[in-house]
Amino acid sequence: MPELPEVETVRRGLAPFMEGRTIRKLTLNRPDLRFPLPKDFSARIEGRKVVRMSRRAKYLVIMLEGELSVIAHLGMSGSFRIETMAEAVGDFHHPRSKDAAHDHVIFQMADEQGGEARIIYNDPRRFGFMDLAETGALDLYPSFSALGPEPTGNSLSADYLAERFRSKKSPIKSVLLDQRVIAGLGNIYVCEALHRSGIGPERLANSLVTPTGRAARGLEDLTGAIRQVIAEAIEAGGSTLRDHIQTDGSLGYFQHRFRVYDREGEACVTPGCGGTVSRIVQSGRSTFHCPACQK
DNA sequence: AAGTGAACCTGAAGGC
DNA sequence: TGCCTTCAGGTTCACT
Repeated sequence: MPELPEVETVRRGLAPFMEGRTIRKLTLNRPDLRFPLPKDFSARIEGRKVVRMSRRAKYLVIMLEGELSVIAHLGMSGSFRIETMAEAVGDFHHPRSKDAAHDHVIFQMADEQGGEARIIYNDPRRFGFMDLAETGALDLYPSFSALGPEPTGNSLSADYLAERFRSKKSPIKSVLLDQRVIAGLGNIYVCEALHRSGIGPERLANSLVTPTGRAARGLEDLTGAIRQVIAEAIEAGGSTLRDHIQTDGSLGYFQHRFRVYDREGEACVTPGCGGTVSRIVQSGRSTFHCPACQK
């Protein structure tokens, strides 16, 4: 499920239950997710205190004492939930799978007063993974080393995108999904950002760059739309798809603000547009857009 | 070199 | 009801 806003929401939800607390016990209910879990995973992290919860693109980073970090990716269907001794207190992004059969990894946390909480990783499809890396060398971690800038940071600019788009003659939709260009966007937020900036998903990326390599008209709008949609989604607690009611009533309501994603056949919400949202397939994935106002 | 498609895996939803 | 097909928020690897 998770694109950047969802992972950031998970990070914020877990932080109060992990930061400053000690991993008392790590339970592995199977030896692998998408990849084998780290060798001696439990032995290497049990007894260590969590220094800080961080995030890079769609990866969660749990920084531990002793310069060791757990890197976690939620794949398509991964989620964390928190249980205290008393009751479940939160369900962080997780639309499906209440099914304990897919509880694969359990962190048992202890605070200084002896309070306990269980942080449970559930992932039916097992496209997620966990790994260990030295905290000081995270930038060299294979999945991190080639990542582009975060859409929330200062390094994302129209000029930067112009430089990256210049040589790309593939559809803008595919280029925005490339984590080496921008890190953290996924299918939903790419569709939404393109709609907000009035750019058709099939337009070639290099058409947004002038012959001299400058940002063409529209690229500035796209840059702003990316920043805006990501910021709004984080503020809304991400998006929760195909879910019933949020039991805790608090997390993930950005799906109500989708303008095109999963709205095939519905009227375009752009003022005065009058178009109809359409679904096409690009590189094997659904793209939702309005052919009337996205050019 | 770059771009597309298949593969990884399970479950939900829709068609007949 | 049951069976079959399609689809799902991601990433990587193997092909043109």
